[in-house]
Amino acid sequence: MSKCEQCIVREFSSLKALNKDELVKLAECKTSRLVKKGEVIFEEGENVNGIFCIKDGVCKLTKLSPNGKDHIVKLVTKGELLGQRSMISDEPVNLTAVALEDMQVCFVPKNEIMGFFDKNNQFSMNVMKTICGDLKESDSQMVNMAQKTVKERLAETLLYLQDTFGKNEDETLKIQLTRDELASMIGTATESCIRLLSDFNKSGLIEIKGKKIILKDIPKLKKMV
Amino acid sequence: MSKCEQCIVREFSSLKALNKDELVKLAECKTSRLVKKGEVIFEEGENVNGIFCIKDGVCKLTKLSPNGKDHIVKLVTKGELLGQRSMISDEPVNLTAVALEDMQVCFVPKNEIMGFFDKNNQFSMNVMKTICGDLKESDSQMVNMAQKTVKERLAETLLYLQDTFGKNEDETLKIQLTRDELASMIGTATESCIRLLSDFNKSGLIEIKGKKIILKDIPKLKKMV
DNA sequence: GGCAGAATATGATATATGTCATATAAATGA
DNA sequence: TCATTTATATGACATATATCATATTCTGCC
Repeated sequence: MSKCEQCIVREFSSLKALNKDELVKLAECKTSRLVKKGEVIFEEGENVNGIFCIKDGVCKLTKLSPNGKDHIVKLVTKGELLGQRSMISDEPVNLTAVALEDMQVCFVPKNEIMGFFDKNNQFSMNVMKTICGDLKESDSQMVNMAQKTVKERLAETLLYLQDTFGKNEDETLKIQLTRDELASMIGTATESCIRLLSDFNKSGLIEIKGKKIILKDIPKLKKMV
Repeated sequence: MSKCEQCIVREFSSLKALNKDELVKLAECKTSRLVKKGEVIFEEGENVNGIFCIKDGVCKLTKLSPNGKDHIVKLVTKGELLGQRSMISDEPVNLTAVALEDMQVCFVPKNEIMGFFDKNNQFSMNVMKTICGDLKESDSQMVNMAQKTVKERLAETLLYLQDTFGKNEDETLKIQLTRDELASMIGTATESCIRLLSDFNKSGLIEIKGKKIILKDIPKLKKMV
């Protein structure tokens, strides 16, 4: 069992507030797990009873809409925690987590984390701030979905993907989403998404290399948003 | 200056976790204020530096979209707190608060509240849970905006308004929103909202009495959502 | 009481987006 | 390697929704 003390990604999450003793305790009770691309980490409605710490990889958090379509609410990556809201609310998770690439995740049971809450003020403040950031972001996304056109949302999402996950040496977006996933992030039909990507390609905003996408004219993309 | 100890609405918010001493301190540093219908309590981008406790009345929290339209993110009523996210994140508020009716609100400066955070675990847990509830709700709304039709959103919103704010003796919705506000809650054009209300009226789902609305067929409205 | 401005209502039309059909390309697995 | 499935692409069309124009009704106010 690897030590949490030496885990670098810990520095990027609320866990950075934990001291040596707490980290030792953490390492003792955590379990590690490899998650294959496409595998489900947890599903909407499930009782998770703890949080996941993402050591490597990216996953999507989706919510099933009554119309039967999944909507991607958020992408979560290395260094971030999963399941905090559910744990604090003491409710089942409201989102499904699915790996977009092979992942390494650690699971820490609820009672351990709740102990830190009581004793380590900085830790609970960090968690709070993270959740507050999520709330702000979610409110903003809600307004985007309600008020922006699909075209605007697509431009915005492409910029977000490059900003957050970067690009490969050949300039293509590092994170690899299917057209279907991209559509379910911006809240539109897959065909509409593909069509708009074609338009963007024709008008020189992006370049499509098979499934890969290169952002060619970032200033124009930004102006669209 | 009225005493917080005797304030009933306190029982409905995170503040219920405060003990007598804390309530006395609270009463000493709070300021009360009457807010007229239509008046702005705070505006997006402002530094509020504290929280508001709503003693009476209802307000809307809106966010300005780049297209120039306001979107109503949430309605907040008697007993609830305003500005918690901003205070914890230590950021300007991301939403604008405007009174929908005459209101009574109390303002408590940030440093006072932050003191309670450190010393009263139950209080900070309450605040956390509230924010977690807001996040869950916001994620759900985001998916609604992205995946549901305007008609479905209208039906859902009407049911929500009756559930949350109740009805008058003549069965009309207690909370009085303009068509414009209703439209900006469901994320559509005012004309579309009015048109759909007319449709709902014609098909017997609701009854329109001037500006007032009566829900006539709740089971059918529920089935639409 | 009557007038100005706002809110509500409705029609005509444009546009964005969804849906269905089908083709092609890519990935997967026996 | 080939066959089968899955992802991407595009056309044709239907539909939801926005926009613009114009009544009509309501409301506050002098």
